[in-house]
Amino acid sequence: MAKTHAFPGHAPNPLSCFTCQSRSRSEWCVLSDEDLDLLDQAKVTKTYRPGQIIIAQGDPCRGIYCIESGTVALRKTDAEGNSALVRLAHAGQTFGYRTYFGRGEFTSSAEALEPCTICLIETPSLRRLLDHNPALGFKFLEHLAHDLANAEETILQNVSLPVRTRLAHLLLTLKDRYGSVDDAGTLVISLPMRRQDIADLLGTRAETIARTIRTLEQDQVANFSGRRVMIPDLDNLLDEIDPVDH
Amino acid sequence: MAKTHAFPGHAPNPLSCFTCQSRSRSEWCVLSDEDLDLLDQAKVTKTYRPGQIIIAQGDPCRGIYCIESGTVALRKTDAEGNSALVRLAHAGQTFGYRTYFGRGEFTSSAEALEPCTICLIETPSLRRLLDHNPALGFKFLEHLAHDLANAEETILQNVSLPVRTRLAHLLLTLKDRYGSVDDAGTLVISLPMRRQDIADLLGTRAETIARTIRTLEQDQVANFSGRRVMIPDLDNLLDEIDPVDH
DNA sequence: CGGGGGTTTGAGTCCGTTCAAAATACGTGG
DNA sequence: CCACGTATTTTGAACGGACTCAAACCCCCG
Repeated sequence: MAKTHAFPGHAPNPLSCFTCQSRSRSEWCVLSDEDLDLLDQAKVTKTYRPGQIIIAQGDPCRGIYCIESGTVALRKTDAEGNSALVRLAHAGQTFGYRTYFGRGEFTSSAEALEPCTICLIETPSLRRLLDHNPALGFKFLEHLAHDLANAEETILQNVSLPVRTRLAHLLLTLKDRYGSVDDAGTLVISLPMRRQDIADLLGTRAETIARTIRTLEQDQVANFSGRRVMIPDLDNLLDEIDPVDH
Repeated sequence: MAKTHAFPGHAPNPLSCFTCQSRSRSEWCVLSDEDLDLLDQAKVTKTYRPGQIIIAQGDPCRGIYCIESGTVALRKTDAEGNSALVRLAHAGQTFGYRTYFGRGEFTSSAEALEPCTICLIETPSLRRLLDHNPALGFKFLEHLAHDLANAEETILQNVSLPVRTRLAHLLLTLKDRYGSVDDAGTLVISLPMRRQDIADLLGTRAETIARTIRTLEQDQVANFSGRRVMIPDLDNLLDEIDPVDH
């Protein structure tokens, strides 16, 4: 059954959905043991290296993807090569449901930013699960509703906030997942992406990101070295978003 | 049962969902006669005048709204008063489902652009319908998926296309619903909104819209007089979107 | 006829872009 | 471990599209 030479490779020890750490945080948490068994049987697990394309814009929809581990960038590109990074998807999250429920082909591509292990639940099994379990559909409804809310928020912020504020916003959201505090009490964030990706995410250019980073450093808000960001005082960053009058 | 002095007013002759012209185009087309009866009983119909607020940002979710007739603008505003017109909703379409399925309060406001007749299907009835009829949930899934695709498209276009091209795009989408062809074969579009709304929709300012309109007139692409737009040759407008090399 | 919202116009400015080049990090093979 | 080629990041200088602020203009309605 396994295509041993397939690339990207099948995971050597495909994890069980039953023991999957991410399940409680995902849509699949509503499944019964019986349905979970079906999911476990049906899923196709693969691994991807950083930079690898998981799905390309224009690909037909094969099902829904579930991230076992790693970070995935969902990117939309137009004819002229302009691209916008639409969303980051992290371990425990799913992607591809937008296309699945929209009944079209992928309108954005998915790329592994870190080494990833990703399960694909193919259309036939998925349909059976959805028919079996109405709550699953509602989970996806909720998820799509939140995604749409975020997208609308992004639209508004892109036109109303300067790049510097948007960058501060991004750092703040990334800190939850990629941040830690060192001995000196300084917040350290390991960015999961390059400058160009940050630019795509904020709707601007890599050069502008570099410049904005410099002004942030000059103003003692944060220190960047490569993909590491050091933030000695979180309050300074918060002030970027909601300037306090002194 | 009817609050006779309520304002906005109840429609004098509430229309039946059975005879509703818009139903075939809406999510409700999947309902059985039995469920349709439930919908018909449960719905609360009101009329709104142009400019009237149907729901305000921050309002709690009461259910899902269905537009009998008229056009509704869904608008998102931030603390500083910047606003983005997120979507237009037309006769036969629903709105409020984003908030309903997202389980929060409204993150955008809904405003009648034209005289509107709108039905509200309140949460309890809605829940019963959704439980009864899985296909209805899938309809909303499809709808949300399309909305999200549009939102992502908007994000990309806002950063990659100039205002002029975005305006051309808008005219092209409005022509289907608000356009007609006069004796001389000229396409005439009656815009359902003011300049400020167009600006909000395109993520720019009213002044910029005025200036862009002027350049479009100078280049013989379209003629604006108030809310009427005359387009003698549609090809010119299409060239704006996809410039053809001559 | 006198508001008053909406629209248009003007002038000046700024934020972000573009293009180009230099500097730096990164991975790979010798 | 170093050298080399490539990709990424940073910096600079000039430009430009859209914004801001402010005033004039229109048109509709009372």
